[in-house]
Amino acid sequence: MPIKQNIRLTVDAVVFGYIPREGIVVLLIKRTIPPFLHSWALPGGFVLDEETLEAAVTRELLTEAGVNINYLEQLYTFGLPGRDPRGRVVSIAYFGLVNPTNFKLAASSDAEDASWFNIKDLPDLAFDHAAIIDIAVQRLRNKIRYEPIGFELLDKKFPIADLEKLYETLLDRSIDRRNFQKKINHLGILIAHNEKQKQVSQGRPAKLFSFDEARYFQLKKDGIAFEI
Amino acid sequence: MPIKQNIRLTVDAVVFGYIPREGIVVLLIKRTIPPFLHSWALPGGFVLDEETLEAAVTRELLTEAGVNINYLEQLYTFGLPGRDPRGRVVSIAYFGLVNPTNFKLAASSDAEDASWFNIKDLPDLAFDHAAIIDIAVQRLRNKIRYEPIGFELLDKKFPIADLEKLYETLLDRSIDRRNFQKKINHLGILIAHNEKQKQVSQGRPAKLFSFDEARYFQLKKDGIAFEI
DNA sequence: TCAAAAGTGTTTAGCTTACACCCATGC
DNA sequence: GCATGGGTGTAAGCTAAACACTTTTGA
Repeated sequence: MPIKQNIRLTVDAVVFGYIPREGIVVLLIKRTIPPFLHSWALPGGFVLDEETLEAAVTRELLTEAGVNINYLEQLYTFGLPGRDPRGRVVSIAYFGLVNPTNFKLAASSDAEDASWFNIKDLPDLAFDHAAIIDIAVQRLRNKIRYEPIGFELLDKKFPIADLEKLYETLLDRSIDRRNFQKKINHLGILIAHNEKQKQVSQGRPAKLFSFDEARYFQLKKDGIAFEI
Repeated sequence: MPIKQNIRLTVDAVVFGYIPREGIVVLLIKRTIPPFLHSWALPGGFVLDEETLEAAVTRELLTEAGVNINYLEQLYTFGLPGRDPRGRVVSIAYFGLVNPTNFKLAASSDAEDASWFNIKDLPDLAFDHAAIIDIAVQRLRNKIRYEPIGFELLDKKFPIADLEKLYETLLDRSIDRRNFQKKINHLGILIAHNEKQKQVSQGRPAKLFSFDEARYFQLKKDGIAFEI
């Protein structure tokens, strides 16, 4: 049997949202307990003895920020000695996607504040959370090369331009509108609706689309080679 | 401060090798301690309080199988309650690649045997190690879609046919020899040598190649869209 | 001289890219 | 009626895929 270990286990969640006019945002909470008291940090905390890792993440997201996530995947485990001043703490980071407009953030007893931050404009962060977000951003940017993306991030019904802007934001370059539409149509994941976007700006109102969920998740599972 | 946790932490290594005439093999050890006494299992063990996760994997690989790995990456963390009969044990699995011909496996005090097994013909395994290997095989098969592969698995100098057979094994289908060579040449990662393969079988002896390491690792870093 | 594997090039099809004009709406 | 963004199609270039014959060696 092993010598007694003195290592503790936490989970952290990097939850991304997309706001068409603003860009990619990440959910942060303000800590109410030391260390890093009053610092911004990723939602997360210690794993309970009998709960699954996913349950721990879900629980922390709910209690610290009032957020319920459908899409969560494991990101990476961070375990360098010294990453936590309290001693050896290994953290399993998760990666989530949500539509920020679906939630009213609710800071609870566990956090004095919860807020979305643009990933281009992050505050100083507790622990190694800046590094964790870096890895998560890489994962997000890579994802679009072999998976359809957008379902979890956009409104149920959206104009194609929003999806295109999401890709442009993640790829950090402009995309030809016409070619983009051809490719997306070719994937067959969009359903057109007989509805037009309510005017928010000038110009012709856009048709609204939604994802064909069956096909979307099939492609997500199979993987695609999607080069825009 | 958190309630006292009763969770322990291990690492496990899924180390793959490639044997051109046999296929993809994985390194397993035979356990000398309960639970699963005398079962085949992945090399691995408890993380020491002050060591990094990578150091723990490297140490276990060396002491249990006498193997030294250059290429190791984190695979996934397995944490379901009940996966270990001794109590709550969370295991961080690593993924490694080696050329099996570089090592003489040495079972040490920690393992009564160490051996390569074809991934198509695995014995019963301890814990959830069969599931861990499944995930690792998926990772390996996915890797070839966006990274060059082969450097860690093949001999320093090799005939192109060996590299092609590696791709055929991983993709589980045949590849057109001529188109494959064109693509590999186009990547510019191979250096031709003025040496021929020593005859092992009938037929014209093949030219030997090696990897241009600088270019290989550059492409590995940048990612490629490599569809064969 | 035959069997086995290696070496090499061309044609075709499909996909990707570049590109421009018309339409619907608000001001 | 003009400014703004939306909707749509075609031609050219490039990459991928299919495909066959010749060369070198061992037996």
